[in-house]
Amino acid sequence: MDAAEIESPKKRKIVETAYHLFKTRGFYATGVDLIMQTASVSKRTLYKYFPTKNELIVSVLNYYRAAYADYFNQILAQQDKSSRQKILNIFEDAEQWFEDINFHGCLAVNAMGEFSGKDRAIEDSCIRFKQWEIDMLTMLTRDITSRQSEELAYKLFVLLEGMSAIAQVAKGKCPVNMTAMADEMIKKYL
Amino acid sequence: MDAAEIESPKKRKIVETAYHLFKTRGFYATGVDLIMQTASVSKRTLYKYFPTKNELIVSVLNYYRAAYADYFNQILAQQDKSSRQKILNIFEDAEQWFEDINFHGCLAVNAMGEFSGKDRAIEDSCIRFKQWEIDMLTMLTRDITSRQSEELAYKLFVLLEGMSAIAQVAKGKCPVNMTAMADEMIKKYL
DNA sequence: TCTGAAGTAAACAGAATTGTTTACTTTAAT
DNA sequence: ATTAAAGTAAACAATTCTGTTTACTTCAGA
Repeated sequence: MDAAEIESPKKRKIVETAYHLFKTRGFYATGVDLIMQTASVSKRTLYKYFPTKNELIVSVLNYYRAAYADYFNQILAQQDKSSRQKILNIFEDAEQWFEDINFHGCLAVNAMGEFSGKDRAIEDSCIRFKQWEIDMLTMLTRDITSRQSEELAYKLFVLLEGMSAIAQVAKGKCPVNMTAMADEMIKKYL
Repeated sequence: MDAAEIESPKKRKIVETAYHLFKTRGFYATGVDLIMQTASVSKRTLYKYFPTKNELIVSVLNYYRAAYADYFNQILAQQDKSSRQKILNIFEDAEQWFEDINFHGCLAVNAMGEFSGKDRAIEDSCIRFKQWEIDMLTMLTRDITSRQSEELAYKLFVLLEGMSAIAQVAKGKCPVNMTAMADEMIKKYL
C-alpha cells in the first residue's frame, strides 16, 4: 500500500538514500544537494518527484513505516508461534537493534523533534506512525487478553520506546533483560 | 555548580531564551538572529558570551540539567517521605508534564537526534545528561534495594523515557496509570 | 570628571540552502 | 527509425545562516 507509492526506480533510490541520510545526519542538517549526489540523481529529477524537501521527508517517513510493516508482517506470519512468543521475538530483535553503535533512534521521534509546530504534514506522518505501532501491538495483545489488550499493548509500547530513546543517547550495554521484563508484563494478563 | 556558569544577567537571558526557543522550535531551525531578537540582546553580545552557536547549545543543555537538578533536589529534600514515595512523586509529576499539549520531549534526546556524529561536545553533554538522570534514580532506588538498585533504577528510567517519547509524538490521554505501573515495579524489589 | 567595561545598531562577508531554468542526452517502446 | 518520456549537468536566483566588524552609546565607580 505505502510501498506502492514508489513506482520509478529513481524515485525509490531517492527515498532510500534520503532515509539513510536523514537517519544518520538529521533532517535539517541533510541538504538536498547531498541527497541528490549520494543518490546519483540530478536535482531536476529530485524536484520532479518531490516538489519540496518536506514532501520528500513525508515520503521517507512513509517508507520507514512500510519497511517496519514488512518486518512486522514477517513476525505475524509465523503461525507456529503464539502471540506471546511473537511479542517476545520483537523485544529480542529490538534489544539487538538498540545495542548497535549506529542506532539513531526512531525516525518519527526525531522528525517530531525537528518539525513539531512547523509542518503539519510531517507532524501527521509521525503521529500516524506511532498510532500504527500501537495498533500493531494491540493486534497481538488481543490474543492474550481481549478485555485489556490496549492497556497491555500500551505498556509494552512504553518499554520499547524507552529502550529506543535511551539507546539513542546513552550507548552501552543495557543492564536489564528487557525481553524478560516484557514477559513478566505479559504474564499478568494471561 | 552548573548554574554558576552563568554570571552576567545578559548571558543568563540568552541561555534562558535559547532554551525556550530550542525546545519549541528545534536547534537547527532556530537561528541566532531569532535568539538575539527574542532575548533583546545585540549579536555582538551574544557572540561575546558564546563564540559559536554550538557552544551556546552546550550551555543550554547544561542549563537544562541544572533546572532539572533543582527539581530533583526539591524531591530529595522532603525528609518525611520514603524513597519509594519520592519516586512515585516523580512519576506523578511526569504524567502531568507529559500530558501538556506543549510538551516537546527531552531536550537531550532531541539534541542527539540533530547532532549525533556532528558535534562531540553536544553529544557528550547529552550522554552526561542521561547518565546523570540514571544516577539520580539510582540514589533513590538504593534505599529500596541495595543489591539491585541499578537494575530497578534502569527499569524506572525506561518507563520515564518511554512515556516522554510517546507524549512527544502521540498527543492524547495515556490509557495506563504509569505511576501505578512504577509502583508495581518497585514492589518486587522491596 | 574621566575611564573602562558592557552594550547597541547595523552593515557586511561568505558560505550554504532550497528551488528554478536552460540546454542537452539517453533510452525504451511503438 | 522515430518519438516522447525521463534524465543529466550546470548555471542561476533568492534567501537565509553564522559569524565579523565598525562606529556609537550608556553608565557605574575611582
